[in-house]
Amino acid sequence: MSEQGSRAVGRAGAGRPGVPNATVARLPVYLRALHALADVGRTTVSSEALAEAAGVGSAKLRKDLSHLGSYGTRGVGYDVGELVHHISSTLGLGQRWSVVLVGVGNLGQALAGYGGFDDRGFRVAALVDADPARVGEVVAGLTVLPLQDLPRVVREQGVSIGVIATPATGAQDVCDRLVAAGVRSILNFAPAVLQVPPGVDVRRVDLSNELQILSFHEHRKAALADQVVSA
Amino acid sequence: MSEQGSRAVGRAGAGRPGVPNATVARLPVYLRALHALADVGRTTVSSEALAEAAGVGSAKLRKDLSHLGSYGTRGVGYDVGELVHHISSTLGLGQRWSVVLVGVGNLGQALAGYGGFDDRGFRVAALVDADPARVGEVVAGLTVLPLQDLPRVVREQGVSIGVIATPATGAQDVCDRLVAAGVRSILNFAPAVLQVPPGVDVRRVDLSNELQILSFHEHRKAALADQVVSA
DNA sequence: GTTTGTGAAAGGATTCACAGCA
DNA sequence: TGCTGTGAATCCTTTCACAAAC
Repeated sequence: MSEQGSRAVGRAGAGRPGVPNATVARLPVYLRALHALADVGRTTVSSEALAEAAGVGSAKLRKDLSHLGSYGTRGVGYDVGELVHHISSTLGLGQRWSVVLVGVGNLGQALAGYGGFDDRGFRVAALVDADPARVGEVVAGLTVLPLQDLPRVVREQGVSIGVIATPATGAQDVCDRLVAAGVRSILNFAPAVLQVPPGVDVRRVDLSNELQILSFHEHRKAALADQVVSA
Repeated sequence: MSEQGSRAVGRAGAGRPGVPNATVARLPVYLRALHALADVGRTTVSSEALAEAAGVGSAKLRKDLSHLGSYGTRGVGYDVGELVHHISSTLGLGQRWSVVLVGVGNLGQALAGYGGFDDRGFRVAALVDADPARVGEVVAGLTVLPLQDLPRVVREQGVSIGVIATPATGAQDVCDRLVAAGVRSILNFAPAVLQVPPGVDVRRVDLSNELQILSFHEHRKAALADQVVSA
């Protein structure tokens, strides 16, 4: 999410009226479900069926899609191919974005080798690491570059997204360098809160956070079960 | 988030009045910031300073903490140690939870080797993989077990959280087996939507989703920049 | 008959702004 | 004076329920 909670307005000119953040966060899920349907040969789908596949309610799905425009047919459903196209274009997946991955430790290597990037429109343009000992190593077909090369790499490769997979120490430094090099979208796997200037988006993925949230719910379920027993 | 959007009520008996989901999701962030402060020797902190470190507004932080009770001192701030204790106990981190990790591919191995588990109260009790060729391998000090051993492992080790790091294909099968074995909290790294019975919590972490959300914002920023240029 | 698209209602979350306490 | 805790206001999201369209 952006720093401002406002909806993504994009007004004026020939702009879309603006898609709520909560909706944007679900569009990738719909997109994946649609691709799965297309692979199986389905050409149309109802809001009910698509919602089921995406794990949401059908009313929510329809409201979400209504923000992109009116692309369904009453009494029939949505055309799978058409929806894929409209969601992709809303998400800006018409172009291939270049990504630079910083940190080639355990996690960084796993990410570099993961299919998730090429999946849809993302290209790992370069690997970077602060550790001189790692520079020159070849990981997933790319030679690891030193941190100093960031500005050049970003410029020459047209990088617009930075992925941070370093330890918490040093994540802020890496972030500052990315921002200085002109990157305005950052995906942070390091367990640290990054401070960034306005206009830069950061999304954080944190294993430990997720586990702790599950812990809360598990804890609560255990407490409820105890109540039942003692009742 | 749970399947129902309601707040985590936990009423009756000696229960906390209930902490909103949005708050629960931020508590781990506060906790980390507090640990960092403690490591540096700070013993008290104001809502302003803690909020800054956690990357949120101070009013939001205070409202969040107010749901756990009244543990601050007006004119002074919060006692770091006391807050750590109360947040930890709210999150159910008083006990060590046992985790089973399914899938020891690229990502699974990175997760197994990651410090994020031992970090605070989590223990990887076992590694499991569906591929017979991997069974017996030793990863991060643990021998990889076959999928069939899940029920036994869950029972004997008291596992309450399952982490799925398999490819999308097979994720649902693994999920079903985890649920059948009695696991009610699942962290899913596979790019798939899991269907689970009520009472089971699933949290999903998806690289590709996150990138697509960033893509949306980047796309929007580019469109805005174009407008400025043509104005 | 079926299914979308959407106003209106309900429910959460965030922000404001200030009373109350140290 | 400084800072927390919290009602009230605002904003965002979800859900409901049904008219319109096929």
